Amino acid sequence: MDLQPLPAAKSLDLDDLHIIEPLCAVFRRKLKSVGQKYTPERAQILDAIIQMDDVFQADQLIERLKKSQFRVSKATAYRTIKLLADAGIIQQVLFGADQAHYQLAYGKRSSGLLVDVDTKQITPIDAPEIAAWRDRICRERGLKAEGHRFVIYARSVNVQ
Amino acid sequence: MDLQPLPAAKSLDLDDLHIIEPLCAVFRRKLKSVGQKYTPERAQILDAIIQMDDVFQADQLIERLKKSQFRVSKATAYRTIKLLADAGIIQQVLFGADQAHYQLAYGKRSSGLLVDVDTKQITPIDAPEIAAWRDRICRERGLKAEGHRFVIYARSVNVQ
DNA sequence: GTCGGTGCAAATGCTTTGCATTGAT
DNA sequence: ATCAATGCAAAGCATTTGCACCGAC
Repeated sequence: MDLQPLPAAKSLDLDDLHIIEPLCAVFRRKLKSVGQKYTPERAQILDAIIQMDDVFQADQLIERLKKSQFRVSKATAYRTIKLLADAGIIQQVLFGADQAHYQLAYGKRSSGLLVDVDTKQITPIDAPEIAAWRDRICRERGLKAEGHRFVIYARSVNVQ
Repeated sequence: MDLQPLPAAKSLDLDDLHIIEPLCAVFRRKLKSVGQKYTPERAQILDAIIQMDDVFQADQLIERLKKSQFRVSKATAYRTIKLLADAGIIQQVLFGADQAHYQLAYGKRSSGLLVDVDTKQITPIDAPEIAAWRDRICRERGLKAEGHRFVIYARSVNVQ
């Protein structure tokens, strides 16, 4: 898989109305629909992700899991991250970074991220007009938008 | 370096007016300003990049260089890619891909990329309003925009 | 008892780096 | 002579995978 297939958008069609449904239930349902199991390890990993501050990296997640009494191997963490991405529950964000960054995506409408290049702090931004504009661009070209990524790099005006 | 510092924006302040200047001259000047040399290898690599179709990956570039009679080692290719990025002549784009993708950036005002998830074809899109949004969002938070990345993932409507 | 899941360790593959050599000023 | 650049091979490092074992239905 070279470019990210963005399965998030694929499922949002159906799932937009289910935002009240807890993520673990969503995950369980998605797994069952492809004959896979909702194991304690997978539940644990999803829990840890939910408890983390928005954007996270695989090693941060693994570190957090290590601290919990319920141990999960690195391999399972990576495998589950991929499952969650396929299910549209998380999605990969950011680039120009050496590691992949992920973010909860299911039921969210975040339009993009604001990265402070000095502090490395990452803030989600919400701008619905971006999605509308995205859809128009695609329509003009006979395409259907599956999703988008928008990242702004910025720094404080008073610094420098 | 974890997150991309986007040196492009840093230099665009000064260089917006020099779009007529050939890229090799820009590169030479940037190198000289930090006591580095514009070597035949570096010239060759920049040439190859200019001849490539917009977005490229390191291994595509290396492949192209291999075919030319003037051989350049992989190490030098990677080192020069980094120099060019630092100089703001190219910038890293895309994510969710296993390899880094780069694009000529100097003097360009391309607002984003449109990725066809089926064909993997990548089309630059140009929309000044994105930069306007970016600047507004930053201003509202007391930040100064250094740059942005915008990627739309889409597929043909007639395909499924 | 069949299938998928897990953990470990080994492998993979892009990218970086150490080092000896070479070239320019 | 000095100082940076190059090429090669080796190292790094995030991520993936092969394989043996385990547990659920």
